[in-house]
Amino acid sequence: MRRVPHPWAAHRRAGAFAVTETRIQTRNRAAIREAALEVFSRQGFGGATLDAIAGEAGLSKPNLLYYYPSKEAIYEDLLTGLLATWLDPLIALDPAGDPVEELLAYMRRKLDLSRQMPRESRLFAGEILRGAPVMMGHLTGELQRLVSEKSDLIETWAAEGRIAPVDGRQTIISIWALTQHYADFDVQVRAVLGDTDPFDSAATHLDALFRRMLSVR
Amino acid sequence: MRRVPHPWAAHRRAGAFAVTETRIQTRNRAAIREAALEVFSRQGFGGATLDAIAGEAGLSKPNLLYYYPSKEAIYEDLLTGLLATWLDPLIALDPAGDPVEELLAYMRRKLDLSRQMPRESRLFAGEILRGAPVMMGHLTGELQRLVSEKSDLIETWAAEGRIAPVDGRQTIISIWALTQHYADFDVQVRAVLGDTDPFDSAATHLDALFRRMLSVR
DNA sequence: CGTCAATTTGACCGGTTGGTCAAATTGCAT
DNA sequence: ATGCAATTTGACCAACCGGTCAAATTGACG
Repeated sequence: MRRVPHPWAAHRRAGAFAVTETRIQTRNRAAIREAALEVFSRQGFGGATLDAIAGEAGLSKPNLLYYYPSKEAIYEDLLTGLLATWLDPLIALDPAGDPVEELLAYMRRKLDLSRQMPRESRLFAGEILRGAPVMMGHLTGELQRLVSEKSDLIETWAAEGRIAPVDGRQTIISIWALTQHYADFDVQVRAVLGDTDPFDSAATHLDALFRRMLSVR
Repeated sequence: MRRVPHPWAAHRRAGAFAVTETRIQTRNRAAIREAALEVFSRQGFGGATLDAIAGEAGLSKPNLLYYYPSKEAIYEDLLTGLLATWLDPLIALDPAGDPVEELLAYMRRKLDLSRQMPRESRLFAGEILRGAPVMMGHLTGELQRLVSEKSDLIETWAAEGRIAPVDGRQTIISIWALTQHYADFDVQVRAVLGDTDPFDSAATHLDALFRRMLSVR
């Protein structure tokens, strides 16, 4: 019998009562997620070590494993916990809004994510690069449905002549590619652009690009 | 004293004579590069193991290390050996050609690379994702110079009114982002697109996108 | 204060990793 | 066929990996 209940086994002792998190648990779990994001996003899953994450979080390795059962569990918790944040901008694409402005706003929201959450972007990128061993289910599930719905909307706009004729799915993919690139390939972009802030000039450039691509003439 | 000269120490015994490669060396080195490409591109540098590469190449691990001094050496040899292939399409951007058609042709060459060499694309992507520990010198050297030259050309075209006014560097970055995405995020693209061949519909879509972006009206 | 649960730690474990080495085997030129 | 260099291998190693465990320490609450 286990005499030391680990926090990650919380559901085991839940019973009829709500499982409340200790202040310490809240603090340390947050520190671990922050540290894991830092390490996983730069080293990839394979290159990351529990020692590195524990060190970054200011904990000992056994202490880390008191809060998460395994390296995989931390990685999965990070990814699934961030998924909603990553999908929100697309969900916000509004059928009632002006088509061109809606798509431009979506692009800007995605570019803001790249600017403000580059590590999260690289974490996702690394996962997809390796063939999405953890996220595959989400890709063929929620993501596929969401993209299907929104690309239908885009193509409706196109059919109504309110934007140029485009492939809805390809349009969404283009927005992903063009915005994520500035986070995922950060060092390359900066090497090529020199001193200028990549995101400022990217915002101007992408604004013009999508306006030209989408506007009816 | 070393009594068994390893092939990778070739320069040590070169002296005044040209160093010729054995048939066996040529075959095994090629097999190792092929295997390493397979493993590194999927597992990343950190996740890859010498055993996995050796197994994929059909060699024993010590035999592998007879041809390369270390894991890092294989990785670096792969990257630097592939760099020229990756830069060639941009080098081929011709000042004498028609501006829009030249840029479209560059985009198509890059998309073809993504289609035909997705593992190489993912290898580069993984390296850049981790902050380019190996390639940083090339990024701030050859790449920066090449991009500088070609973006000047693009902006000359723009100033002459032969294409729409664009930021040369940002235009090149957009071409990279939009084409590499189909190789690097392959599984996501396929999850979203379903059965249709991503590259066929991408070619059509990107052709229209860049035509609209670049053409003067 | 006491006490019990929550938290933290050092010591440890079996497996894997990158890499070495001496010896065995093979290929090749004479 | 023989002799030497090129190639291959099994056995091995120290370091590191993810993870465990019992014991020690700390925090919360009456």
